[in-house]
Amino acid sequence: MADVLIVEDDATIRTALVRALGARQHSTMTAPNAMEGLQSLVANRPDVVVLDLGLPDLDGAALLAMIRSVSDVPVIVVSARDDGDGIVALLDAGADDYLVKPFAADQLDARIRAVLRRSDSTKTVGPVTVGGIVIDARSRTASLDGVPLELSPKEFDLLLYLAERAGEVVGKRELLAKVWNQPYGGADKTVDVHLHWLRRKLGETADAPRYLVRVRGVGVKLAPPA
Amino acid sequence: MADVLIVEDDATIRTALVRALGARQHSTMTAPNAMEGLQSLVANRPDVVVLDLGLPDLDGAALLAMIRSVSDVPVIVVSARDDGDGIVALLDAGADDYLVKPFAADQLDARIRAVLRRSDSTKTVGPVTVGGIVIDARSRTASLDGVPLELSPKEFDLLLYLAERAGEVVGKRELLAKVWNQPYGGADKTVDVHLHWLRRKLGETADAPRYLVRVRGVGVKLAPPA
DNA sequence: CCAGCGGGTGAAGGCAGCGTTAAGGCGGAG
DNA sequence: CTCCGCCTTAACGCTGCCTTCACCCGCTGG
Repeated sequence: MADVLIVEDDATIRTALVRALGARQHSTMTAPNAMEGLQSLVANRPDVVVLDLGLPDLDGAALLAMIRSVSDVPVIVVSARDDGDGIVALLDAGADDYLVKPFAADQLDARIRAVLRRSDSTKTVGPVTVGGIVIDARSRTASLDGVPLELSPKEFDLLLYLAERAGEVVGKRELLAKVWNQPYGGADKTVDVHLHWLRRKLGETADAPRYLVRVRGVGVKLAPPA
Repeated sequence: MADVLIVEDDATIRTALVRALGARQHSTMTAPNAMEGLQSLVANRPDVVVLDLGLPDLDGAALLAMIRSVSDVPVIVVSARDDGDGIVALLDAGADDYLVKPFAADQLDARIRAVLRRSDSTKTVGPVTVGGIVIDARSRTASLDGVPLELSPKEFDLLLYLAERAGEVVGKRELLAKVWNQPYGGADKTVDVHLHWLRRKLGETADAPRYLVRVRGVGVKLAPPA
């Protein structure tokens, strides 16, 4: 459903949330404090942030300000007590919603869906273009020089992910994490195979690449032919 | 900006809202209870309804259901306390957004604008057309190449929902949530079966689709034949 | 020149997702 | 009460995708 970053210092609550949200089709990543939360935010680009106010290293409002300075990601604030003015201040500071502990997991899920619905409308940009490749995420169609490409689900996801970062070298680990949703170990051989199939359908080979260029020891990049 | 109907029993809050929204370029009309609210709704056809839950004559959820039975107008629910499950139930029952008192007027204004933005884009007045398919939501009739289609209620809803998003891939989970009104788990097999029936009535098969195209691992999309 | 590693290519097996059919329950109409 | 249409659920088979394995080449560092 969505990639959720949970910033929460209490390990018990953290794992509970991970499980509850996982059961509701969300992928989760966690951080126990503000600094790691920020790092994870820029590294993993989640769809929503669930932010606990009672962090050990930094005031929640301060972190929210820092988040807002680098990203438009929706933030749902979780606070231990129903502190009226504080919450108003946070909403004004850019929080999208809030919850007071204790709360039911369904509750959190509903608000995640709500903020996603809100941000969805602005998210859908037009089709992505890289050279002669045109990719439309909404209809899940792609074409090369006007000719439709017949791609399997993973092939499409892979191509889209690379196209959104055209010209940028992307590591296979990153692809495993983002396209395959396997944050940790995994046979990156799978990535190689899919890249091979993509190349084939793009009408090119590894030795004579046009779009999919190998960068040895680092990863691959999708770039328009020179 | 917009015509806002405020259903709220507390006269103080009512006038405060009228002034605050008026200052933000909205026209307002008010009702102190559920019955007058409904009457005003049908008589004045506002763009948005702001609905207080603590009404004297009727449960807020009941009024929401009645509103939904006569209109698709966006409803923003206002509740006095953060009643977790109640809010989830209301969102599921068709509320578009909610606020917990006390809230800043700017807050309400922002949500009104957000809700309007959302409903603007999806507002469908006339009949929907996709290729040779014509669907009229008001009379709940549909035809294919001029020939009337005999659809069951769910089949019609399904076709309409897909047609409103023609060309866009729609997930089965989303269909369950939107057409079947089952936000969470549920046997998505039901969707498959209904899709099968739809295909049959559209005169096509899954192997040789014309309109209803399967997108493996993602969902289906309704698109005009190539 | 050799050993190791990163990567390309091909093939095979398991398995998830989907189509299809049929049976049963439920509610509404007569 | 009975019938009928609709929806749901379960079962089964199949197709195509993903993964894994095996083997190859070419680069790279010693």
